[in-house]
Amino acid sequence: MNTKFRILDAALTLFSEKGYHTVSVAEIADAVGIKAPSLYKHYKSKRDIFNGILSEMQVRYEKQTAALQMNGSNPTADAGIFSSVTEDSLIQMGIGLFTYFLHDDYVCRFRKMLTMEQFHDAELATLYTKQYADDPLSYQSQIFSMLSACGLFRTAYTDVMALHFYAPLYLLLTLCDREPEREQEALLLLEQHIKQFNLIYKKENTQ
Amino acid sequence: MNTKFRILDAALTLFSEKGYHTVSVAEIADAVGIKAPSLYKHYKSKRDIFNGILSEMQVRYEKQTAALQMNGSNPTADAGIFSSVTEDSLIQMGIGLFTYFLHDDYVCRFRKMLTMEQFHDAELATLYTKQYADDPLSYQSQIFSMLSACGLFRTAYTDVMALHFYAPLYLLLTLCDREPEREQEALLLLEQHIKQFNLIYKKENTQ
DNA sequence: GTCTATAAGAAGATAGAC
DNA sequence: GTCTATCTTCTTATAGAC
Repeated sequence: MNTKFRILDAALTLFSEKGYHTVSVAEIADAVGIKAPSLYKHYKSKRDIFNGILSEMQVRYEKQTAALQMNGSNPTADAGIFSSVTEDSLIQMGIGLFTYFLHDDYVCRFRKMLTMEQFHDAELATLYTKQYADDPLSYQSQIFSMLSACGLFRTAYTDVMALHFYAPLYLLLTLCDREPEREQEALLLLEQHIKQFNLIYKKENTQ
Repeated sequence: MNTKFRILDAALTLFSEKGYHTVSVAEIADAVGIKAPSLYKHYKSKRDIFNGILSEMQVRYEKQTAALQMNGSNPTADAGIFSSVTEDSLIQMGIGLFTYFLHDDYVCRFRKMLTMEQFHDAELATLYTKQYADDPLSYQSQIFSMLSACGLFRTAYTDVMALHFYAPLYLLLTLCDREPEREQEALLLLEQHIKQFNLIYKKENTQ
């Protein structure tokens, strides 16, 4: 039964490197260490493997966002977390989100695959937007709402604040997906960005 | 001889909709109104058609950026253009850049194609980064340098300013590539973003 | 420059032995 | 569950007539 997952994993690696259509079932089988026809005992078609990857990601994604949303719907806990927002903690949040997206094995491979397949059907398009635009933006927007409510940040349109905070992170993330050797440069710019962001929006500057 | 360009154009349309590997030469030929073998009188291979698209784009891109850089290296002209920077003109610049990227036929199809092919080789990766990250960022950075020098904007790290200005535009652009029906929503958010950007960085606020 | 005919190979998938 | 052998279809590309 472990083979079923090993197929999924090998397929995701190959799809993320070369794209779905460029990868043959023989290649996937080879990576797993079996012959192509054996795959069909685990998945009924190549597309079925792809769908398996989507399902697996959905499970992981829901687990992960559920953990984050729990914070969002638990203001008492948030108070403890965010009452001591410093420039450093904002930078840590940004860098943390960035490095998680960039280096988490499954997340990273999945994003590259989805990047290549996003125009192939409407479902994949909305999935991409949800995971890399709508959800992060509404998550950040929630956080800035709380920080504004606590009086820590200037009150502003939190949607625009979220866009200001997250969009540079997104741009640099997609840049590093293409050119991993530029990660240090990206991290430096990201840090400068968040410092500037903090300078702009934070009420009391104690630096 | 017109057929050679019609092949390029049809191929770009198909590649931008379905990706290079999903499109067959028969499909391209069909779109042009000829049979597949006739293509080989104009291009020696399928890959050669793809390379033709790249060359064509390079010509267009260099023409376009040369026109922009001319401003950059002509401070006298710039003074005339930028001495009267208002919130509206900044919004116009942002919206203008956005709608050009989003609606110019060749630019739009090329970007979608490149999005799907960016991981297939290192050259395409750097080309993507150049066109949609490095070049726009350095262009914006130049503009903000001048605006700071003119005393119109607060002096700041212009690289970070460029990132603040452009990254939201980029995120919303890629979003609209996937979900064109959200263009109005994106334009609204883009306008709010630039208003906020202006509020933050402009020295004298006369509103 | 366009066509028909066809080569030559790769792809996804099935049958059936072990 | 894995294998070999095979089927079918699609793909890029060429040959050669018009």
